[in-house]
Amino acid sequence: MLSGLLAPKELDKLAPTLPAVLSDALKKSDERQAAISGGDASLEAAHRAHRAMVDALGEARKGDLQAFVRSQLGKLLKEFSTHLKDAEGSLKDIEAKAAERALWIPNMPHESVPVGADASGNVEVRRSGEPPVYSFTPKNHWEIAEALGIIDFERAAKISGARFVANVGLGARLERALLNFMLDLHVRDHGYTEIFPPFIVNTESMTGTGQFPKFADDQFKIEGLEMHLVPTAEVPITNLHRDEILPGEALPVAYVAYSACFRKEAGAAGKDTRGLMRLHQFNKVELVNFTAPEQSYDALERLTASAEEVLKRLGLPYRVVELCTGDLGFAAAKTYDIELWFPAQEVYREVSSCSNYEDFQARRASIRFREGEKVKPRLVHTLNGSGLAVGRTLAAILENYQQPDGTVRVPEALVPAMGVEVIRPPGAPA
RNA sequence: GGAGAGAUGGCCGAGUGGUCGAAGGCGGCGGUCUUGAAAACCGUUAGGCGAAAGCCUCGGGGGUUCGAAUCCCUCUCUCUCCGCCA
Repeated sequence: MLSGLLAPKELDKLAPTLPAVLSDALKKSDERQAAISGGDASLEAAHRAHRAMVDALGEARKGDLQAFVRSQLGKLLKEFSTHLKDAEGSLKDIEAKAAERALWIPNMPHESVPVGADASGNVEVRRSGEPPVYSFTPKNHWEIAEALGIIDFERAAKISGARFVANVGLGARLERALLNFMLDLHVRDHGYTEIFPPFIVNTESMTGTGQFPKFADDQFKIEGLEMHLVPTAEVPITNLHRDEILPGEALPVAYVAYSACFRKEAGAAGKDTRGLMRLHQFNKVELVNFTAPEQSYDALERLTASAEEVLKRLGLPYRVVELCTGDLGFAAAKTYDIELWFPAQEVYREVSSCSNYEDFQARRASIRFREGEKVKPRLVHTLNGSGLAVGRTLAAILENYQQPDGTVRVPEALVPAMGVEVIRPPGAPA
């Protein structure tokens, strides 16, 4: 893994966008190449010479040479191979350091991405559904959930801490219904293959998708082990094909996976402290694609549409926003955020982030494909997007489907799984 | 958790210090033969860097040696037996 990070051509391409220190180092890739395989003084030439001598000694080993000659040759070779190993060693060190640094270089935005400094530069692409009009003041989802007794914030804080919740009764059932609804939709109607992944992954996987090393502080690590709770199913699913060469005809590969997601939310102190918007543990259904480079932008549109379809069928108002360069994530080349309408605060909030990573993750995780017999393997493009975050979707349902009497209507698509059409407070007549 | 055995090319499998990037088989691809196919026979069939020559890679890392797939250490993973367990 990671060897591809050093591909000189790619690094040269990146050089102009990098800090001076790095780009200087990269400009020397020609010199580096020359030192390795250039002329008579190169490392390869030394290997060649060494091997020839070793072979010659081996040839002579059984007899004809005088012991004296052999011992002299042996001494010379000893010295030679010591120097050779030193040279190899320093090259390895240098390359390891370069690879280490390369892990901190973000992806480059696609040329279609709007330029902007921060979230204010994002561009709304489309809207679907109308925000409902209320004859009363709509409540926040946590107020509704508490009144209905379907989410227990206090006891969750007791048993785990802040930013944890426990769903109760129809609240638990709604979580499960949503989850199944999303998975079924993507499997049946969108042709995805369902994966149920591990929720704990190793450090290589975290590095492969780009969480490490830069975002290590936001991940839960298992004490004493190089293992981490997944922040999203993207990590185990994308790494499914780490260090693999996929047959060209297998592409595009499309996986959908449920996982619990664990995030420290370090640096989010004070933000979204109430409700379901920002938790240390939440449920999410994730869509992941592996495609040929030529297909990845079409795939991004399809993937985003698949995620949107969930909201359409649930009758929730949303908009799609294209992130500008300043708001784009570390690993993404292009991202569409899908934002749900939350009537109590009268804002759109993110419920899905659909990104094309191009070959950023493929390079880190060494995920390639081969189109024909004699063709060299090429890096795939990877994409993923939430399809969707379950907790936030549940929150949006509570707010958008709330009624004056405090009850919440169940979206039609979920009625079969819920077994009721309306969620009522405990003890209320049906 | 304890005891032991392993990890070799797409797969199976030989190789226990020297010319081995690696026998043989299977599978794949190409060809001969055939009306066509099968069988048989011949050839071919890993990855990285490189324009090429070539160099590197036998799970990962380190060591011994003039020389390591082969010996030593370590890590990871797999299997068998015991223990434990949903």
